[in-house]
Amino acid sequence: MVDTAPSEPQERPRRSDATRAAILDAARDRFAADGYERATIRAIAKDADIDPSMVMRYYGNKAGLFAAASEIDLRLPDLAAVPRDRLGEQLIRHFLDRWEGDETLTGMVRVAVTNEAGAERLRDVFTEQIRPALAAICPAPEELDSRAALIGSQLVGMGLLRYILILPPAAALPREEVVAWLAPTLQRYLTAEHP
Amino acid sequence: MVDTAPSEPQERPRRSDATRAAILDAARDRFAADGYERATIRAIAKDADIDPSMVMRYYGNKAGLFAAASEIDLRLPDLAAVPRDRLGEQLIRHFLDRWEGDETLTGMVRVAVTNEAGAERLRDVFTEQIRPALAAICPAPEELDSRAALIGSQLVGMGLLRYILILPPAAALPREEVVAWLAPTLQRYLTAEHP
DNA sequence: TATCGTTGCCAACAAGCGTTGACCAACATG
DNA sequence: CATGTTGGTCAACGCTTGTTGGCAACGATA
Repeated sequence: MVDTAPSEPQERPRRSDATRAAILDAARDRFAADGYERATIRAIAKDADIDPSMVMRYYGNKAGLFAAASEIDLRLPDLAAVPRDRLGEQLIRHFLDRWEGDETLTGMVRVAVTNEAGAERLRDVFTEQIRPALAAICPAPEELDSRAALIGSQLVGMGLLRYILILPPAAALPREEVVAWLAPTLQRYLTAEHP
Repeated sequence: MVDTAPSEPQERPRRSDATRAAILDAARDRFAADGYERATIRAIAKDADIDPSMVMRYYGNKAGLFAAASEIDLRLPDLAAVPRDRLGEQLIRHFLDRWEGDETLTGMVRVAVTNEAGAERLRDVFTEQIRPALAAICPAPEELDSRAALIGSQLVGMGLLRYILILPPAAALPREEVVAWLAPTLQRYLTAEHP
């Protein structure tokens, strides 16, 4: 126990914060690069330049470490502020940035595919971030789930082929070409009438 | 060595063919369900009701077993025989059948995401099956790769969300709704002019 | 019947895994 | 200064992994 007040979890800076952060950083990298099984605690500890037992002390076990390391923020913009006819374009541009910016997204998918906790986390991201963001502009509320799923399918599909499987024809596609092709698709999934 | 003629690899039926097949069946199931790492040779051998050492004898090592167990046939129809304005619909229907029919596709993706040999195999499937099938009907040959990648991205994206991650809004989408939404997308990727 | 490749099981190996507990140094508090 | 808490290292545990080699039973051939 560290808390001084029981009701307020007042977090005072600990001397070990740097170590904790180093572990978390290394864990994120390893999980993203190798997936859950092959990202071993020993490898993570080595990257962080500490002893494997520290990982256990601070995060309990491997599952706890993953839970702590897999907090994701898609940083979705406020779509209500985007011109209605450019929503698709904005969406695909934002996600290309997120896929390419760091290994957060690739890592999340890599883990989610073979690990139930990872899949759960990805489902959380959907309901807590994607759904609300789209709710602001979705025409009919009862269609929100369907439309969000459709949009997600196209976005994650291109990400998978381009950045994880690195399928040459997908990876070689120029960014602007991806935007030109996918933007109308997303725009339709988001704003078109139910077919 | 089993071959009798050096030039012709004349395969005579072996007494162990049943065992070999049982191993391969079990391996396919395990790889599909658990991914490469968690599909252990011991578990596969137990499913096949034989000793783990038999797997090694007949397939060399785990990588060899995977190579033998991961031969995939998408059974793509002859698209040239399909009415041009129904290509998208036919495509999505065929792939929904393949995703749902057995665990071949889900397994392939599950392994490919965290295993390089699996990714390689999936890339092979693309160049050897998807590309040629689309070549028969693609308007401009120089655009074949791009269009095939786009189609692949939408198909694999929906499959991932619906059958692997089992994201509720995607999994709950009625089949005909998926067809109605995705068919126009695929039709456009396949036949529309370059945007 | 004697021979020899094939088929299968068994026990074991070395390596790697997640995890634990003992132990020491540094620090903050009385 | 004495004391308890925290940060960190080390060695080891029990277990699972892929993989290996020995050995017994079978089946075809001679």
